[in-house]
Amino acid sequence: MDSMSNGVTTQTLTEVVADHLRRLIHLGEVGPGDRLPAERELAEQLGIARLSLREALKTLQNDGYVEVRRGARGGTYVTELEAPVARWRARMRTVSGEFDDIIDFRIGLETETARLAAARRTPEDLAAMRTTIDDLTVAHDRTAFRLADSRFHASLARAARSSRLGAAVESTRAELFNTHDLLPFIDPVQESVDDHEVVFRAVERGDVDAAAAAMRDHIEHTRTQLRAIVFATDPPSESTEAPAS
Amino acid sequence: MDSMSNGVTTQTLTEVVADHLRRLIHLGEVGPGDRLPAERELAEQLGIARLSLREALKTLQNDGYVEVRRGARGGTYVTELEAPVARWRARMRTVSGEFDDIIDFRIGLETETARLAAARRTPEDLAAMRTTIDDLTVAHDRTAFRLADSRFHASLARAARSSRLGAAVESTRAELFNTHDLLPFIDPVQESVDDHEVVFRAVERGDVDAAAAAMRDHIEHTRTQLRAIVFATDPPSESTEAPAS
DNA sequence: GTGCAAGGTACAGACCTTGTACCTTTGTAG
DNA sequence: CTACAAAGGTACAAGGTCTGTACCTTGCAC
Repeated sequence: MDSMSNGVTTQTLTEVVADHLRRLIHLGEVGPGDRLPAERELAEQLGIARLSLREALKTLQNDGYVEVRRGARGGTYVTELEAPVARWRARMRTVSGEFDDIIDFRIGLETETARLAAARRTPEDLAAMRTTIDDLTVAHDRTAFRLADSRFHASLARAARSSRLGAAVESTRAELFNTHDLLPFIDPVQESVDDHEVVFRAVERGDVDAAAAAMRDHIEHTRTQLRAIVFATDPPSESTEAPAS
Repeated sequence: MDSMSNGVTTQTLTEVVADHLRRLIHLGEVGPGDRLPAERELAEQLGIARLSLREALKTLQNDGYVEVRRGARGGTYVTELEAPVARWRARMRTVSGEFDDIIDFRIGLETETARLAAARRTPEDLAAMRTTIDDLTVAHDRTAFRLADSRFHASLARAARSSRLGAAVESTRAELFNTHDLLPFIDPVQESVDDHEVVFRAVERGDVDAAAAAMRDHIEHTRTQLRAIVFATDPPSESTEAPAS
């Protein structure tokens, strides 16, 4: 019985909380410059002791996800994420196969999600999806773009009426940085907006195969874009926003 | 920031260990009648204190997964699983949509796995899959059948070269009981063996679309079979093995 | 420079996990 | 039928984690 020989462990609360917050940042629920709720408040919302939260914030601080400032205007602020992005990029280049493994997994999850969404969507689902696509089109900065992108995929998952697919899609999205976190902000990539539109239209007319195919194409485009950035020989620009002039 | 309002918690070691062992049982790695390693030994293999393991075993005992006997021939033995099966069945009938949610998720994961396996399989992969199908054909009891079935899907995942898909497939399989746990053992359902054969042949000749379609059919068959049993108006027979005469 | 809204620190109690030591049960070899 | 050995059963003290509560420090705004 070799299957018994694996070690089992528990995570500490600190680790769980740090993962939870890191995930919110990766999903774009909170972005660079945003302030988290005050410690006492956040601790209560999460249902944990303040000390446990503080330790988690310490971890995120060390990893370069947040900065903590004291005083009346103090609080915990999300950084520009340069350090985490650099570490993530290094990891994707180092751990062989990791990058494609994540993308392959996303394709499996999201093509089936698109398929089910095309079969099950209601008019309300379509309206919700329409809204997220519009948001995407007018997104004027990284955070807005990433959030709208996340929301589109989430609304698709809701239309698919599959809680497990929805949860897995979200988890997997949290393992990637968006193109816009890896480079200075460029206009909402037209190709990406178009891809979403194509998926939406297939779902709208209930064409399951077309929806799945469109989603597959979309994620393959993402793979190409990301791969170019992750594996580029020159490091990505460290500048944070598009040049001022 | 409503996304902050979720409660976070840690599992105790006891819970983690109980889940781990339960999963091994669900996957058929250990089946009815099998004995687990002695407490001291198993605790060491898992890298935990004996007391923590004992508490986990207590949970499994209360849930009807194992029986603990003292003395020279003592040890922890896996039960016939009637109680867990009955509870699982009740849950599937009670929690609306749960059953189909699991099956939908499996379809997403396993069709993509089949697709990738067809594209990436090596001769060694094919040999490994062949072996598991042969085991399936000659399986003469529940445990053997379930284990061979698990191994087939695992070998497929290995051929697909996707660690995330493999892990997710395994997790999801652990959420279901096999047809053969729900009814007294019936001959290895010919339909099921045939389904595996069809998937295998598509993978063998590298036909990605056929592999995905065959896998989808296979899981839809499983859905139909399981649904009939889970939602039958009369409770499943409590007898453990086929009638003696 | 006072007020106040943050973060920073300290501490005791409850609970979890571990390592170690020893007790009890029970099949089986002699 | 007795003694041994292989199990599970129990007890306890030390160390770690999490919580609740209380109090200190910083620094913007008025």
